[in-house]
Amino acid sequence: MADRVYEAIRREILDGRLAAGEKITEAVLAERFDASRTPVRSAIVRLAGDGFVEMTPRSGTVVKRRTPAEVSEIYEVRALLESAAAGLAAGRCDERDLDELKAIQSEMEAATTGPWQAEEEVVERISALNQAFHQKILEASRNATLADSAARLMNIGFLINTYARFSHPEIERSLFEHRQLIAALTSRDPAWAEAVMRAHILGARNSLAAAS
Amino acid sequence: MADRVYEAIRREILDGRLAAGEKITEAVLAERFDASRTPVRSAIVRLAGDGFVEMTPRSGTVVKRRTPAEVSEIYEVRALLESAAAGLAAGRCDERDLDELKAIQSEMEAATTGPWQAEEEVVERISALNQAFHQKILEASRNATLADSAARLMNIGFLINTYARFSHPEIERSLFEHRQLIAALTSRDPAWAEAVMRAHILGARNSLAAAS
DNA sequence: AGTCTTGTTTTTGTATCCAATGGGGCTCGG
DNA sequence: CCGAGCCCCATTGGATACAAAAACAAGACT
Repeated sequence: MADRVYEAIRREILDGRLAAGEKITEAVLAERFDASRTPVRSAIVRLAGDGFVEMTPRSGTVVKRRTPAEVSEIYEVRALLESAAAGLAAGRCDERDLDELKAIQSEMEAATTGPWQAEEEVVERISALNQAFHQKILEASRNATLADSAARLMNIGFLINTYARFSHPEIERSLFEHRQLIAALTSRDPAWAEAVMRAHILGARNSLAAAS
Repeated sequence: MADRVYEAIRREILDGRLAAGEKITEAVLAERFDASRTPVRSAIVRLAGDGFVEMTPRSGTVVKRRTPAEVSEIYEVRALLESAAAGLAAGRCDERDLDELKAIQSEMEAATTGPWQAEEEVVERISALNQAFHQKILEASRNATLADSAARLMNIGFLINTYARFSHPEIERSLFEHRQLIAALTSRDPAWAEAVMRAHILGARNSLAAAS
């Protein structure tokens, strides 16, 4: 059950319960998850490979810090990869893909127009749906290598201030661009899909840069 | 010394001493490298993260097989990432970068024109220099995220038949394209550099596809 | 008073041990 | 002769024990 520990730590990092720069001690996590240090170590090695934490030999592990410049870089590479994926998806997606995208989109719209009860919960839901939307397009590109490369960056990206990113205007913009993306995919227009995706991600980068 | 084991296994895979599809048993590797199973396990987890091996829970680990389609995918994504890197590098590289690239190029030319003694050794040397060349351009892009994403794919790519790829005509073509790349970078022409790099990598993909 | 040094303590990294599961081989039946 | 089912063993995954190294703290010296 090293997988369980891996997922748990990952979630703690993504949720911000383990803050960037925070020191990670194996024994602490082992006790928290009621396991021995062995699976915790394994999980940490995997997380280091995924770029979530940084292991320095004999010294310890910390949750990786990212400078604003690095965050920009991540979004730029994402723009490159995901726009290519969107272009491919426009030529390769089938009706089922489009239906699923539309379903996700509907859920996102419902989540925003619904009663704004617990702000944080809504934001978390939006974030999850947003991730699913992008993942779906990567999948529709029918290029697993491309999808993996992009997904890796997406995951890292999502740990960067999940909350600050989704202010109300941001959500509106995101919904709008997602609609355009669906339109581009529906009309099988690779160039359009590519351009919209690039604009979408670089726009997100920009508002993130403005916030930091 | 898990790092040592990691590097050792990695080298065995890259050199083909551990063939694709081959089963990996921790105890065997532990004995071979004169270590316990613990660091071997750690190394295997890292290798799985890098996409070199595939761990199936409770069952075992095998060196990952790649279909020709996957290989093509890898080269296509490499083309995408590395051409972008070359474009950035054209705008950002300094004299030192160019000098180092030229030095690598000289060594490659020397290695090919020199006495063709042990064919295999020469090919191995060319391969290492080629990798260094591409790595250098990634570095010159001044985008660590882009460089990492591309380097990951490059490493996987190099495990795919290091030998078959470098027949004589291939080497000649590679040298020629590298010269063009240096020319494009020297004249600070991003569009040219990008195009040459894309052509270079897609060309390699093509001859690899033809060989398989 | 500040800094270097030294001793202690926490924590990492490795080795060994144990349980549980999957695969291979053997046997039995058709 | 071939296939299905069962049993044993090899191998993985986890826990614990131990050694070594680094961080921290306290004290002495300049």
